[in-house]
Amino acid sequence: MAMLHQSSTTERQPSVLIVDDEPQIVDFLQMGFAYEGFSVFAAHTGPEAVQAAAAHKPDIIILDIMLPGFDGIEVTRHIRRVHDTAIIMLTAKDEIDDRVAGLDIGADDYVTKPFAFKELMARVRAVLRRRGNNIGDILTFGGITLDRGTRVVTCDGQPIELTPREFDLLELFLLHPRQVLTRDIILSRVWGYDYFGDDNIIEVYIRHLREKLHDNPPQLLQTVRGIGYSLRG
Amino acid sequence: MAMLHQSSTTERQPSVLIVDDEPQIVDFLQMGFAYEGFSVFAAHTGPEAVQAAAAHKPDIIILDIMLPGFDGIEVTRHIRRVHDTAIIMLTAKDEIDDRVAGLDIGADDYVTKPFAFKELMARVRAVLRRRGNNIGDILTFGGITLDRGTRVVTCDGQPIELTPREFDLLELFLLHPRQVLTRDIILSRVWGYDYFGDDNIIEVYIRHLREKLHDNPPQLLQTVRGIGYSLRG
DNA sequence: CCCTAGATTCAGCGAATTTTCAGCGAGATT
DNA sequence: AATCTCGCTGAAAATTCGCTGAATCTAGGG
Repeated sequence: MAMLHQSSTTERQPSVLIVDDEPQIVDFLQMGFAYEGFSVFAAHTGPEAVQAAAAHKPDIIILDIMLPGFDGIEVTRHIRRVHDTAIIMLTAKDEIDDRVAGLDIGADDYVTKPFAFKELMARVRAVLRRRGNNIGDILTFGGITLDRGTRVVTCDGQPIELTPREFDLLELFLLHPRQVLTRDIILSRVWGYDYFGDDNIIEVYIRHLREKLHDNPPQLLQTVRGIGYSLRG
Repeated sequence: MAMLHQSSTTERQPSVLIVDDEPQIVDFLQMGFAYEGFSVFAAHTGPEAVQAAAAHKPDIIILDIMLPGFDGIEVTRHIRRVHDTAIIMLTAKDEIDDRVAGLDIGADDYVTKPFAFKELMARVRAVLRRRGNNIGDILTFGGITLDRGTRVVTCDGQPIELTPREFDLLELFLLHPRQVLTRDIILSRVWGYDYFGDDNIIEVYIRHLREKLHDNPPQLLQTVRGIGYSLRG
């Protein structure tokens, strides 16, 4: 396996440093970012975070504002002294205080817990984009182009109108070109891990995509009988 | 298809040089200016400041009047000998003396510590405007013009009256033309991250903007169903 | 205290989108 | 060839979502 990645998708792998003292949160984020194609580093304490930031110079840092001993705001100051990394703070609703409110804590953005991973990801992209670093923002494969910022999709240069679900599904395939995505994976990534409806829904949406991408007979979106689907050139 | 960025928004990135011997202050300002789209340079001593000013020719300098050894007033004289950069002085309340009050020290304006970043930013814009350098102050996109200094908005040359909320919302879109802004992002940027009201408020304000911009049927402010809104040409 | 501009909430409507479902047909297995 | 599984299809049903037109609430000024 490990065939070379054609002219596909992301130019360079973006990196993220996750800092939180709750292992559950770290795991959760780690999986999400890994899935989005980021290389992931993690730290559990303030000092660890500062060290990891210096060592890896990640593109962005996700930082819990409440860390034991050496809190997120301190960490931000230390890190910023060395390197101007993008930082997104995680705050619980009831931890809100004036420092956070003023945005003068030095973060680029903040997200309040609890949050949906999608929302965090949207903010990550927004921040990276604002800093002129729109890594992973545009996905390409075959004649397809998908811009995650403007949500514009084109097929052979022609713009295509997609509904939200269709967009999410196509995005998933573009994130993993040539991979065979099982029905389970597709369901859990696009419809959510708690979806318990009919899995025929996948076939319906695959059809929609094939129609809109003029993929008839199926060539781009190939069905892998018994397993799932795969985006091929 | 990576169409070229129309006549959108900011022409050129404004730059600022921050001079203060307290790292905390420097960090704080650095964040704030970066957030406002400035490219930021920093210096901690008088000589460093003079050198940095010559090297980078920033649009404006934020200068602490109290620097060890070689104070802000000296720095101003040196810099002004070479280049007529805009300068805003930072002074502690109790450092105010007649020279400062009279502004015969060569600065364009001064701000007393402690200060709110917003206030400083307002003065920065005012100074740059007064000098005919309203960089980053005027946002433009497809017929719309928004002046952050005077808060005047025009549409196809006609002035438009906007309420504060409407202004903030339109400003957000002009800062991110063509990007799809999610409801979450809009809410947190315009209404604050701790807003927990009905998100139908967005629709209401979008309607107001569309009415005032004569955007009917919606063309400028396009709704992206299931996600949010986007300012397009 | 009243008045007004602005901010926010709310419920109903219509349209877009999502989901379901039943029948059909292509592949695989024997 | 018979059978069985699984994916495909068309369309109907269900649901969500944004738009609208007020009504309500709030703060500031007279």
